[in-house]
Amino acid sequence: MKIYSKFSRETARDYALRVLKENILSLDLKPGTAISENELSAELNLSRTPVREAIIELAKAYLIEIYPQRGSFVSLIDPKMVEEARFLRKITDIAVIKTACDEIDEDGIALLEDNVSLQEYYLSKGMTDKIFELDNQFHKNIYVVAKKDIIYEIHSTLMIHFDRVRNLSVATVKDFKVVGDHRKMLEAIKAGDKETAAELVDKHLGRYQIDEKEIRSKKPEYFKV
Amino acid sequence: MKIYSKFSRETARDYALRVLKENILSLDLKPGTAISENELSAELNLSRTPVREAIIELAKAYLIEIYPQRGSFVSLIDPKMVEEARFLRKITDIAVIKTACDEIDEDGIALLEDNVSLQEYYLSKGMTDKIFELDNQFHKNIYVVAKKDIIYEIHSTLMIHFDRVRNLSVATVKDFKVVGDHRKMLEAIKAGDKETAAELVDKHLGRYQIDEKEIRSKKPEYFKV
DNA sequence: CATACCATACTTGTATACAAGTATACCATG
DNA sequence: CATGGTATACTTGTATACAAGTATGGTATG
Repeated sequence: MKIYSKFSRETARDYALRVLKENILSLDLKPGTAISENELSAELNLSRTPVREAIIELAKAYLIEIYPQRGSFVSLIDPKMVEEARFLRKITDIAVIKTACDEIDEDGIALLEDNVSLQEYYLSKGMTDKIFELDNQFHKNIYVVAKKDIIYEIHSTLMIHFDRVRNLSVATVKDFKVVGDHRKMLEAIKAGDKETAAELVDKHLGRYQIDEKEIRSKKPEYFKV
Repeated sequence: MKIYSKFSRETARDYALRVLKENILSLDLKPGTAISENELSAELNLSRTPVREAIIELAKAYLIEIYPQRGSFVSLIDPKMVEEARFLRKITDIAVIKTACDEIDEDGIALLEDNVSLQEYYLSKGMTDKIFELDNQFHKNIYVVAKKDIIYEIHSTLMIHFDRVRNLSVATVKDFKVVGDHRKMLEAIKAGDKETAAELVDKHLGRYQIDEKEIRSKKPEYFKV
């Protein structure tokens, strides 16, 4: 488990939450790992209270399982959870990008254009590590343009189920294809072309195909069933 | 605020959460009302800890706003939140009922059939107060049939934004229309007719039209903007 | 009277103490 | 050796104490 340093203005609870989410997503906390409130609070130099509050929040999203008086554990990969997260992301992304086609204005175009241009720049310079965060930001910005940013936030924790399995996949997506997708999405939004935008999202998400059998054969101990 | 009694097996935190959610939904806790951790824990005969944990969870869903060192308050009705909840419910319900058309089996049919039959029975006897809970159960069961029950649960707290505004509407929906909708949905699912099922959901949700202006003119102090 | 100050009584955030249940290792007993 | 009981060291759940910031009302001062 990686210990990040606490931001000065960050509350203890938010700090504990951030550390846990990052570690679960990156699999530095492996599925099944025991998490002790006492141990973690010692590592983070906090008391049990904020650590416990963070753990409870992640348990609500099924990322941690709490067994009272026995212990808390990083949830094993549950194919049903992964499927529900994937399903939810797909239908929501599609509906939101269609809404963005209606709601887009000059400010929204500027927001998305700046992002995609940066992606294209970093891609041309081979700085592909920068693209990951811009990718996330681009998707979030579409929700912002569609005035559905609360939905993005509410879903974000749940999507960790999907994203940590993606992180286990060997087959990484080619960055240039992703950036190209984003450019096409932006153009479709600018043109108000809902159907094309929706198709692009569908194809885009299809790139993150996860080969469950392969991952499972490598790391069977990570899986619930 | 109404104080319910605690179930014996219920944890203190779940109890506090249940009481708060019920009261916010029913508007027995009016938008804007101050909620003191100390006061509430005294009323519920609990310590601050479980009450605080419940408040934090509702704050995550924007149903309570916490201002550190100042106080916590039941969130005012925020039209943006209501719209996001309505939007999310619509797109999810539609996608899920389509999936239910594919996933339905004998057990699923029995589950839904029992529910709708009961609704029809209570309607014929004029016991319309029984229908409310069956209505909720019917929708949940569609998610269960489609194997998307986690999504239902994750969304349920957010839907309080939508539902408490519905509870403010004078224009109550005619029960028989709702029950009729459910019967038609069930038949569409049994027939595997996705498009009809989706249209029915759309029309069904359309019955819960909320006249924001009217509610706002009656209770302007409940609204954020 | 108006204003600045300050004590006070709140608020939530964090830390710690205690309660109650569980798993385990060890030891006594058959 | 096998088995059952038990002390022990954990775990999370709940209660309480303390820290730090905020709003308010009263009071002294100009």
